[in-house]
Amino acid sequence: MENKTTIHDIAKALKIDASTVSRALNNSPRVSQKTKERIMAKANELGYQRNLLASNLRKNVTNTIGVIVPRISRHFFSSVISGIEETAYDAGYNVIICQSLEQLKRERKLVETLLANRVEGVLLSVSMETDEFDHLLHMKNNGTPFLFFDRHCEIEGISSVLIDDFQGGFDATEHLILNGCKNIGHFSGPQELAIYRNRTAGYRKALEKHKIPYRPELVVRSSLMENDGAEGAKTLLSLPYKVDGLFSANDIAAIGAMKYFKNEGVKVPDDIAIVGFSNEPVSGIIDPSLTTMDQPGFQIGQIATKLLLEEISNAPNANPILAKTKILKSSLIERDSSRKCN
Amino acid sequence: MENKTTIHDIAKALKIDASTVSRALNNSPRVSQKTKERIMAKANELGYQRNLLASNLRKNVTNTIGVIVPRISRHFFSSVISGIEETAYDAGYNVIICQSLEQLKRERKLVETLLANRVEGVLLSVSMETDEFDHLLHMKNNGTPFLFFDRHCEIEGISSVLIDDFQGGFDATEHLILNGCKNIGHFSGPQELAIYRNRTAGYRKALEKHKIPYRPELVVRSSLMENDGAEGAKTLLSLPYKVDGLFSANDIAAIGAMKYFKNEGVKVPDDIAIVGFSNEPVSGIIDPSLTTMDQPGFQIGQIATKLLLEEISNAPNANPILAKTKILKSSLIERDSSRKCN
DNA sequence: CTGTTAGCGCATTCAT
DNA sequence: ATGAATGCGCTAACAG
Repeated sequence: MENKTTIHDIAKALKIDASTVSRALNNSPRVSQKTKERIMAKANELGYQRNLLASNLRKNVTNTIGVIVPRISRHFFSSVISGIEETAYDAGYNVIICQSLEQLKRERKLVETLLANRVEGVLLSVSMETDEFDHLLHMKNNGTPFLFFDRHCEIEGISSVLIDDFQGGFDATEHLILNGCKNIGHFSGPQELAIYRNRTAGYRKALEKHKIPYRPELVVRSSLMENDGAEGAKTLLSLPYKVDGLFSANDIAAIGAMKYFKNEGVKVPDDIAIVGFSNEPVSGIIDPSLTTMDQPGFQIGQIATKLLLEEISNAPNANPILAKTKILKSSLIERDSSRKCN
Repeated sequence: MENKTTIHDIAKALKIDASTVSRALNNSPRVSQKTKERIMAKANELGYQRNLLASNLRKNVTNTIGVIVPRISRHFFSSVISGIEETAYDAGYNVIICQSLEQLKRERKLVETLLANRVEGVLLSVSMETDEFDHLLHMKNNGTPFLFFDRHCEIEGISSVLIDDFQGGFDATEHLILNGCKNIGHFSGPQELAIYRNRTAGYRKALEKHKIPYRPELVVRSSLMENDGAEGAKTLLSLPYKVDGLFSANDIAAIGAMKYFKNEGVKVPDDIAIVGFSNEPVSGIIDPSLTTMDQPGFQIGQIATKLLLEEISNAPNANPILAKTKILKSSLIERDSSRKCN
């Protein structure tokens, strides 16, 4: 807050009025070219820099959107943020990024902070703790456009940008089936999260489509950490019949399982083929025998931002945009085309 | 920008003056408990929310710091950002995060934007393109406190928070030597970047200390992508003598090399032990036979923010803080204590 | 304890 | 084409 030169300073130096300076600086056509140049020159000389706070206060805009994610350092979210940042930047918007650290309390406070900062819209992915929605309803009543990405809540009139977890689960499982797998295990996560329920539903749907009976003992629930994966692999190996495929709801657990299998002399993918949802950039380099479902974070960020900016510019309208849920397809990434079960 | 209720609205509703409302809202002791309560109640009822723009303009503060990183989605940077965010948040500061995408032009514009937004300080890691420093000098002359982290420039009076790459390279190499390695290869990156020069210097220093002659053919320069690692591994295997250790300036190349070795039947770490600098969370789960140098991103963010906030609060002082370069030690992470060369 | 007055820096309306 | 006046929403100095 050192830059002291204001339009008044440069006005005084030029013995003209501040309003003329303001106009010149905004490139108004109602200032002669000559004075414009004098003003610009002086502004440069004095190192003038517009005070956006004052300008925004006056104009009642901020050109800023807020983003709340659970954790910036999770690769999926930082990819989304990249997409948001880029799209917003191109549209002349600033972005304030915050992390809830998966805490409802923090999420609440962040919403307040963003509103107090008069952001023109908010993009958010709710924390795992979020089971009350007062703060979100507040935003809605408040008239601040916002939308969810990845993790959402059912709030009427609020759009979401999501990954099609059901389809992803279906694709992953069908991929295994089409490669000859008969007994396909599945690692799932906390059932409170829709993403895991949906992935599991996709798994079941694919089995159903191909007339493979669903067996509960093939589904292992955990927190999907690496050791959970190893544990799950052990469970699958202990079954009285041979498991030849595995669909893991994330890649970390898949990797844990893969290591366990290899250690036990079970060949991947020849003895057992694995597909995992990709959360980190890990799977891309870890092993060509691991197939992953790519989650297009960057794209989600772009789309979410576009939608939000659209809502922002339409906000004054009497009739709001219909809430739409944009669903993105995750894509299967195979690194080794020779994958084969049996 | 819908929230219309101002302190005047609630003042009018209560038939008192706006200044009293303001005081109450700021919990000033000079307002009776009774009116305070009436005011708070009314504020709640009307859904009042302080307009921080106006407040900040008036108070001439923003409680905001800016951060510029090359890419948010690089894990190292998102870790740093986490550290920054948390520390800033605790101190009541907002953070505006921007990415230069490694472009000088963008970096310049971002600096302008941040200054226009009257951030009280800036943390930045320069882009790979940055070979002119006008925008940084501008900040300095402008009196906006800022400091570098990870990638820095030599600007008088500007502090940096860095990783001790020299020491890291030294530690990594010495680790290999102490485990019995005699012929240690080294993957290095672009020599324009100090981090790689320093890691290489550490490598040479360790050799020197242990009286192992430096052999240029053991040093392979590349962009350190995974296939560069494989290529480098091939080069090392083609040497007329047996290479039994490898220090890679990043982990991706180390992984590429590891895969290549394993494919060729060369055992890691028994035939050849590998240490790599860790950029991504990859190495933690990829293979216990890969030792990595952990780069403490989160910690860097914390420290950099603390320093910056310190400079901000001291800024009005006549005598500025002496620029200090805080250097963090990276730490060697071994996952398999049975590591052994020969 | 509360009201009055003034102004942060800027953009805009209304004059001229 | 330019100047004068007004106020965005808030806080602070100064009364009383």
